[in-house]
Amino acid sequence: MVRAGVTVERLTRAAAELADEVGFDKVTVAALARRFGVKEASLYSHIRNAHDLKTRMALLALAELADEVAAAIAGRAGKDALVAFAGAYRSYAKRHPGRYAAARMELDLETARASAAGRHAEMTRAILRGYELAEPDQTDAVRMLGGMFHGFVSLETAGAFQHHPRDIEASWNRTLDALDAALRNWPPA
Amino acid sequence: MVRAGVTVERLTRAAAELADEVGFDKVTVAALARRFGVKEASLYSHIRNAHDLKTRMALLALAELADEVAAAIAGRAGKDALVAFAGAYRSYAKRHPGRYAAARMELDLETARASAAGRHAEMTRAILRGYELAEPDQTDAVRMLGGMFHGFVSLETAGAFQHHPRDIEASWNRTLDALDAALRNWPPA
DNA sequence: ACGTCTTCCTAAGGGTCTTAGGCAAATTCT
DNA sequence: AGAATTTGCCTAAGACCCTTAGGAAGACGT
Repeated sequence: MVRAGVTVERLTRAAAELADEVGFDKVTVAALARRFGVKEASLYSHIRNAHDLKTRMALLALAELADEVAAAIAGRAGKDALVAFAGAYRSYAKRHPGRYAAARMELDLETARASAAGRHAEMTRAILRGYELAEPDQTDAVRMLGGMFHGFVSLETAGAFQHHPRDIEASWNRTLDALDAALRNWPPA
Repeated sequence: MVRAGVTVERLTRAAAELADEVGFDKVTVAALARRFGVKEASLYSHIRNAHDLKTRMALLALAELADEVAAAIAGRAGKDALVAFAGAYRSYAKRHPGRYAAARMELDLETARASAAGRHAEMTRAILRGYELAEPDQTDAVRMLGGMFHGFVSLETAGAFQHHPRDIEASWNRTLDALDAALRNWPPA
C-alpha cells in the first residue's frame, strides 16, 4: 500500500476546487476520496466527518476572500474603497462559486470567532471611515453593506437577474453609486 | 391496504411545514413518507423525484410570499410602501425559514416564468412609482432592493449579525431609512 | 532493530433516492 | 351491478453516500 499523501490541507483545497466545479452541496466525502484515489473510509483519519470538511472549506474561503478584499482596499478611501471592496467581493464569488457558498455556511459560535469573519467586519468598518458615521449608525451601515453585497451577488449567481436585458454590470455600478450616496447622506435618527 | 389520501398538494404543504421545522436541505423523500405513514417508493406516484418536490415547495413559497407582500403594500405609497414591502418580506422569511430557502432555490427558465417571481418584480416596481425613477434606473433599483432585502434577511437568518449587541430590528429600520434616502436622491448617470 | 504512531484497507451497518413489477382499492364504463 | 381501467400503495432491489470498527503495513523516533 503506497500512501497517497493525503493531508487535511490538501483535502480542504481539493474540496474547494471540487466545490467550484460542481457546486458546494455536491461536494461529498466519496467524490473527494475518488479524487485522491483512496477509499472513503481512509479520509476519516484526516477529517472528523463531512460537516468538519465543509467547515474547513468555509474557513478557507473566508480567509481567501478576506485576503483579496484587503489587497483591493489597500491605499484607497471613500467611494474608491467602497467600489474596490464590493468589486473584490463580487469577483471572488463569481470566480469561486463553490467556495463562496461555503463561506456563507452557518458556523457555530466558536468556529466563527476563529474565522476570518472578524476581518470582514473590520474591513467593512474601515470602508466607513470615509463616511464619518458614529455608532450605532456605523454598525447599521456595516450590516447594510454586508447584506447588499451578499444579496446582490447571491441573486445574480442564482440567475434571478437574467429575466431582464439590462446589463448586470451596469446595475451593480449604479447600486454602488446609490450606496455611496446613501452613506454620504446618512439619515439622522 | 387502506389508502393514505396522499395528493401532490398535501405532499407539498407537508414538505413546506417540514422545511420550516428542520430546514429546507433536510427535507427528504424518506422523511415525508414517514410523516404520511407510507413507504418512500409510494410518493413517486405523486412526484417525479426529489427535485420536483423541492421545485413545488419553491413555487408554493413564492406564491405565498407574493400574496403577503401584495396585502402589505395595498393602499400604501412612497416610503410607507417600501417599509411595508420590506417588512412583509422579512416577516415571511423569519416565520417560514424553510419555505424562504425554498423560494431562493434556482429554478429553470420555464419554471421561473410560471412562478410568482414575476409578481415580485412587478410589486418591487410598484414601490418605485413613489420615487420617479426612469429606466434603466428603475431596473437597477429593483435589483438593488431585491439584493438588499434578501441579503439582509439571509445574513440575519444565518446568525451573521449576532456577534454585535446592536438591536437588529433597529439596524433594519435604519437600513430602510437609508434606502429610502438613496431612492429619493438617486444619483444621476 | 524495535516499538509506536499514522495512514490506509476491508467489512459492515444505516440512510437516501429511484425504478420495476405486482396487488388491491377506487373510479369509470357498459 | 359487474367489468374494465386507472390509481395508490407495497415489496424488492440497485446505486450512492456517511460513518465506525478493527486490522495491516508504512513511517518514524529511539
